Amino acid sequence: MRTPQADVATPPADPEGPTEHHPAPGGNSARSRSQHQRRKRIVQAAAALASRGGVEAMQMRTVAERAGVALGTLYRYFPSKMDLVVAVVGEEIDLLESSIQRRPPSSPTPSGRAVDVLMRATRGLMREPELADALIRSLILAEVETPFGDRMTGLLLRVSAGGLDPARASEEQLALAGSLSSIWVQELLEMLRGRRTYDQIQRRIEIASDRLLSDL
Amino acid sequence: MRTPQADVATPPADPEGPTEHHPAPGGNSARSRSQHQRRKRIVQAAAALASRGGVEAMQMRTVAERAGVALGTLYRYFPSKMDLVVAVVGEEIDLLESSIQRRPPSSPTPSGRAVDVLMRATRGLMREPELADALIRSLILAEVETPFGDRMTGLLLRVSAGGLDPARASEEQLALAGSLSSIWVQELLEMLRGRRTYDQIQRRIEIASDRLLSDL
DNA sequence: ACAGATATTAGAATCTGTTCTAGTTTGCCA
DNA sequence: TGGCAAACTAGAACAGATTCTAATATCTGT
Repeated sequence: MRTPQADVATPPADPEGPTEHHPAPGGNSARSRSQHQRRKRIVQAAAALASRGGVEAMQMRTVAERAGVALGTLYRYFPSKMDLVVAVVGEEIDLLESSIQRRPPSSPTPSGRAVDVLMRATRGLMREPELADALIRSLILAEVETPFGDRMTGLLLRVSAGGLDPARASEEQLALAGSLSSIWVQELLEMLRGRRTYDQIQRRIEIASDRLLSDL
Repeated sequence: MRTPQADVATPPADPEGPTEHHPAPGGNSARSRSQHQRRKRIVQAAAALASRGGVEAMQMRTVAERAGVALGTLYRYFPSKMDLVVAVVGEEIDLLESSIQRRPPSSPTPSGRAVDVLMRATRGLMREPELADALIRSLILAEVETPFGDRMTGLLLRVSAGGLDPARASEEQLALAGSLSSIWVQELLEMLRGRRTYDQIQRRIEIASDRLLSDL
């Protein structure tokens, strides 16, 4: 069985680094431009379907149809459904990051700023519960690394420790921010299962953040 | 599509509470006894298959065959593959709990005892990596509540806060033990992805446990 | 021991992710 | 411009989970 790889959504012969999520967005040849368009249409179609009926509604045949490509082409861009899901999530995280940039968390404490970020992300996901459900679950399931956890951990480090570059953080700092991110993901899952309200999540995240990040 | 429900593995007309995992193990009628046997055989067959090739190898047809029941019967006992996985996990947690009872963690600090428990569980899971992978992922994926998180949280509370009954714990205590459990699950996932060694997990769990449980 | 209810069975059928095939189109370039 | 390589397409084929069916087998109560 095919499992998600680092070459996600990288059409063959695309000279792209492993940390780049989109296939050469600033590509210059006609081919790479049209490829980028096609990829975008696919992801949009997938997101639109998922935001309705969740992963179930996001069927590969349907996505291909909506995006106006053949099934085989869809599979060329995204070797598995999971790869497609990962791409959709990537877009969501982009949104969160730019939102943070536009309006940085204002709390005076590190742990408060982390809570700000996580609850803002929570609200964002709550707006599209079906999508959120599909995405969170799929990501956790993913066989291999997804940029997800690390990106969130980095975001938390930056907002809570005064712009600290994750690459420069101590092992302990990474562990603490990563832990908070883990807790948030699990709380989100509980919410999707109907076992947490927004307020409960906030309370629990605050409790954990206080202990984990207060002296970051 | 059928999703896991509270009636998991409860053959019709079985007067069983929602917190009970096995169908009336001490049942008295010939029927409930034979049902129990059948269920047991199914779970054993499933576990055996999963401990080899993971979820992939645990195909419903194969499980049915090994357990000597028809596919339809398997589906009567476990309405979905996930339900079957949940049952297998239940057995694993039983093992952990009895192991804790036999040899309680001896560390002098609450956080140390919690680490003991989690690392013991980690070692147990590492012995059957394929099985562990299947189980952890599937549990996280489960649509609805599984006893998993709560059982682990309860276990942590009991060992770290001097036998504290989870039903009597404060909201904060529950949040803290639950958070540690969440972190552990995510670390386990990272290990399954090959991104953590046992030692790294131990270190990170210690760091988190210190902050979260030191004054439980 | 009989009747109705429930459980079981073998196997076909359905659904969706994934792979494969054969033929067509497109971009590049000598 | 001719032609190769890569991308694309329609659609068939395959795999494994889940559902459905019709026929039996097993219980249970009386």
